[in-house]
Amino acid sequence: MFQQLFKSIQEKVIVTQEEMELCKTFFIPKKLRKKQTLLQEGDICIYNAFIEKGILRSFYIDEKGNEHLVQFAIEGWWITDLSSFLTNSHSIYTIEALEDSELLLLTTAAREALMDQIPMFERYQRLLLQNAYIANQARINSALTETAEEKYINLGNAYPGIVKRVPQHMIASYLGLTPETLSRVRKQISNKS
Amino acid sequence: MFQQLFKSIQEKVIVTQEEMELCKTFFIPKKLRKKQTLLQEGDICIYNAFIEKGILRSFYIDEKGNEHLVQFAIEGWWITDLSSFLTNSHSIYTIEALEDSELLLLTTAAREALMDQIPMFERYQRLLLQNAYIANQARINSALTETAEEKYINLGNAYPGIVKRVPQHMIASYLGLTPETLSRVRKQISNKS
DNA sequence: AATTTTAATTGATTTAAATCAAGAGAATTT
DNA sequence: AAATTCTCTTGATTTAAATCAATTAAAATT
Repeated sequence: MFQQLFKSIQEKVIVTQEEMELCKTFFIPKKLRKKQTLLQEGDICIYNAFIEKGILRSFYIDEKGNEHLVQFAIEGWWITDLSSFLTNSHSIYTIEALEDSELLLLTTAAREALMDQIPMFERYQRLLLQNAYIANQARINSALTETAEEKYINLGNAYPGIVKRVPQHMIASYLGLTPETLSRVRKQISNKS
Repeated sequence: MFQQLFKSIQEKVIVTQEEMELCKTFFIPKKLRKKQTLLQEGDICIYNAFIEKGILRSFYIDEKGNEHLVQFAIEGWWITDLSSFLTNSHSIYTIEALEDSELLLLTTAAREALMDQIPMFERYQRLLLQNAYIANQARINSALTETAEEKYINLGNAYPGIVKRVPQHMIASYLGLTPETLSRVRKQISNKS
């Protein structure tokens, strides 16, 4: 149950065996079946979720009723609505499993206790955030400057696992494209080669 | 010289007077005149810069020769190329002062030493990153889903100080718009009211 | 297996923003 | 103060992607 989490932590910081065992006690294991949700729009996000197995997405519906896919997350990644989680505010996002998934949940209190008791866990969290910051910066650049075709190709190169695993209209939504546009882009690419 | 920095830290964490004094010794004060650069494209970013006074921008030039404004930063904010800073890789960004500015610089080594010696400084850095992550998430949503007009109005509401202080074509670049489009958007808005 | 629902494709048309081009207005520099 | 450079505006045209609409294909449910 904790394989992926331990791997993720040990890739970033050095922790003792005892700390690892202590760490375990803070997490709540949780299974989600496909289409079940971890967070519903309007609720307060009380969990920071680590994914041991499966794949989830977070999305929101805008005033015009359009759905926007904010994030995908697979094994070894974390997912939450950080804004709602940190400030106890009502979330505009829904977080949903796209496949049957196994999660490890951290409440705000458990996360803070863990960071107080194991300073290396705070470092681990900071390092995760640094990587997420860099990835988001890349996504901003992509969204602002790339064509539809470039966005799709670059996403496929960066995260082939996700592109293969997820319905095409969700990829389109993640890239800020309509499903029709993505379908045409794919055709154009396949015609080239 | 350290007013803004101390204010920023004390807003986020609790530190003793001694820690604050210790903290000072890790920073290198630096003044930049307008148009001078902290980082040149191709160089390795060795500083994490806190802005005591002034305003800076980071930008890059793409293959087609177009300039893209990545970030503005004003008093009380940090600026760096985190990717280059953390991995010692050559930066694609240039960081430049838009006004005469006063900075406090942290090298990678100083930053790490500071985080080791003052755990609350690591917490401070994590909290900054959390806020940056949330802000970037909002910018991604904006870039992917908003019209030119919405982008401009929302930026003006979120950061009126920046929009007033900076040439219009830089705002356009930050929003991923051409200067012509932003000029027309502004005209349209002023015609409405 | 048949039916319903969901997903993807394709075509015609519209639209928001980019591009190209020229000129007016500001701000620096000499 | 004149000249140069930089910034913003306005107009005409093009273009990438969205929208609208219909059909086919695939997946899920009964």
